[in-house]
Amino acid sequence: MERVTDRTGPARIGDVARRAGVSPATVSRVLTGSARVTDARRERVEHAIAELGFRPSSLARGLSLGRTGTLGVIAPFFTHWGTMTRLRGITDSAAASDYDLMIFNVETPKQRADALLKFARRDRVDGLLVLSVPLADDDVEQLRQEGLPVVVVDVDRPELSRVTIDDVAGGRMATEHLLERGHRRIGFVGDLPDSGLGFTVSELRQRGYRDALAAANAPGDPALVALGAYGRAAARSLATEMLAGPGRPTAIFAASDMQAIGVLDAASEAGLRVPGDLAVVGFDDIEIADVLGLTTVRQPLADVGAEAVRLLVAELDDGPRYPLHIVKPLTLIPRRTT
Amino acid sequence: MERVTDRTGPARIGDVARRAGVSPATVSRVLTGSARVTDARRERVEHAIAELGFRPSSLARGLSLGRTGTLGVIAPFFTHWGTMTRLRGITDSAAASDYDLMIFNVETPKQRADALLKFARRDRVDGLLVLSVPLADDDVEQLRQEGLPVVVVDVDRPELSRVTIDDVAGGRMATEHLLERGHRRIGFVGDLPDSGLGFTVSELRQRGYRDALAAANAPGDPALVALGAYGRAAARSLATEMLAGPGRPTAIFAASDMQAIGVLDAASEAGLRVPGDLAVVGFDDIEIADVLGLTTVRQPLADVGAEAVRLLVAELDDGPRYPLHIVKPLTLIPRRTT
DNA sequence: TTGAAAGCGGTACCAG
DNA sequence: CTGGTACCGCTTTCAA
Repeated sequence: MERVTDRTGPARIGDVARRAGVSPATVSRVLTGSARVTDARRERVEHAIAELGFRPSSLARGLSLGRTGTLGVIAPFFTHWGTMTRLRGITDSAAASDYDLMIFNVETPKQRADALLKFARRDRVDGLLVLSVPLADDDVEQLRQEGLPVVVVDVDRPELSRVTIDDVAGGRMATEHLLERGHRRIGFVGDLPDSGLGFTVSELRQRGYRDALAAANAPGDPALVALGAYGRAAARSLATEMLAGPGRPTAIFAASDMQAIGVLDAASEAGLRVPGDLAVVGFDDIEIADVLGLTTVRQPLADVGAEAVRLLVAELDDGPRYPLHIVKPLTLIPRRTT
Repeated sequence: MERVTDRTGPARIGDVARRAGVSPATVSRVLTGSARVTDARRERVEHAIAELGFRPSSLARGLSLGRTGTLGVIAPFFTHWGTMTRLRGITDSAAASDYDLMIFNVETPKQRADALLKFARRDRVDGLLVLSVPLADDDVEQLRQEGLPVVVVDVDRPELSRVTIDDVAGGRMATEHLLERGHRRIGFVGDLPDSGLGFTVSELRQRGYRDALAAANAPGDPALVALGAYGRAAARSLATEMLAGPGRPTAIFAASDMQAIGVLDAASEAGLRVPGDLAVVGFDDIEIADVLGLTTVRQPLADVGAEAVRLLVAELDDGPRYPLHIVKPLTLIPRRTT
């Protein structure tokens, strides 16, 4: 009497329906909870589902529903330490939300173009998270046309929902901390505005630095501002030069912890004691900062990522809303370098 | 005369077909290159595709083809620093291969179960990469039943294709380096074999450590082996204890750089100079290792990730093959801590 | 070589 | 409340 449909492969909705003695439509209703089903039938269906180990094909469901159940993340996640930490917040938050995560690493202009072209599409993802990747007007327009909900992090695009920190305020905090310590000649080491993908946080932090100096009537010597490529090595040589020049600073604020480490390298190389001869403040509070005792401005990276996902999911679930802007707080962490 | 099909949304294959004056089937053939199409028609189709900015829906294509065009990665990417670097190799390699990447972060047993249950399925991904997540017999069996090609990294499963390093040899290298430096009482700080998810590399590295000691007729004092949770803090307290005991070691080999940093913490706390009073060797060569001048065993992390993708894609494209095992070479990087 | 049509595995509308 | 059925968008026989 055993009639087995010995099709290999996973069970489909029809198999469940047959097993439960109902129509596929009813199984679907049980699956989606979209309509009422008598308890008896529902139970039979659930039983059949369990017996068969049935899980609906996300592909088929996606095609039918016109959604993928996937969130896309575009991020330069290896060059910037912080992105990795934000990613933790993102994965945790996404896991709690039933969306899968598709990740696109962007480190070159080509990858960036690729990502926007073939990844930022409605048939691939339901929504997009963009971390630390500058968006041109064209890009934003394309996203709008695609009708793809987007939340950006670390990107200055007021027309999009975003979660940020106040980089200007952070730069101010760092600089004020140094001013309070009695420093007047304070240097800044940061990124060139135009470095390839054109990250902008360094500029904002620099603005905070300038603001704080101006507010304290401290001299804003151009020789004390050095910009170069992102990274430890570049910061090291910039700082070396700055420290060798006449009227060298007694303190340096670096646009990121990695750059602050480069500054520390330079100080150690120049035989300067820290913080005695040179005080140093970084930004981000990466893991190494604690190891090295680096004073820095901590930003809640994981939290920012998690918040971005919540924003995106809310928009996906509840429909579009005005661009929201959430600003997460910063904390100055004083350590041994000041 | 303008007749616009003003459907909103992206163009579908039918739109292209109409525009080019051919059937959808022909467009599909041009798309897939599956069959011959006259040059004239092909050109018209390609033109139409370009004009409409058409890109086939991956969902529909996937459903029809029975494949998703996606590779899944299951990894504990935040607890294990190295995973992040491997991920870079993975994303780069995947980008070159036309597969998308879906990433699942696994840090708790629950996440692990989730990942295997709802992620390791043919209708979600075409192939699976598993990094540093131990697989039980049941898991492997389930994957086999699911017919899902799998490549593992940092996981000891001879029945699956994998890319690894020789952890035992690495442990031996580190220990021999210390022996060559004249050390005899060499401690080991590593992970408990049974720590939740049960990573095993620490055990292997420990085995190399024991082998090297034995080969050199050095004493294998059980008091010099301390196992605990993974991470800096745990390593710190283990090392503190070990250094406080009688007959303390003159050198310690830690199963990972993060743990080595914990050992350095302990040394500094105990007022021991490094390498004078205590030499330290780590494993992995993470970024901080260079900053701190930590001697360590470097493994080609990004390379391992890239290789794993290549293996998986080859299996996907060319059909199943015997479980392949690729071993990547290690290098000892001597720095200031020895 | 080409077009028509039957799936792929679900969902949701329409009758009943 | 339930079943039948027309899609979702693409690929791939099957005939012509």
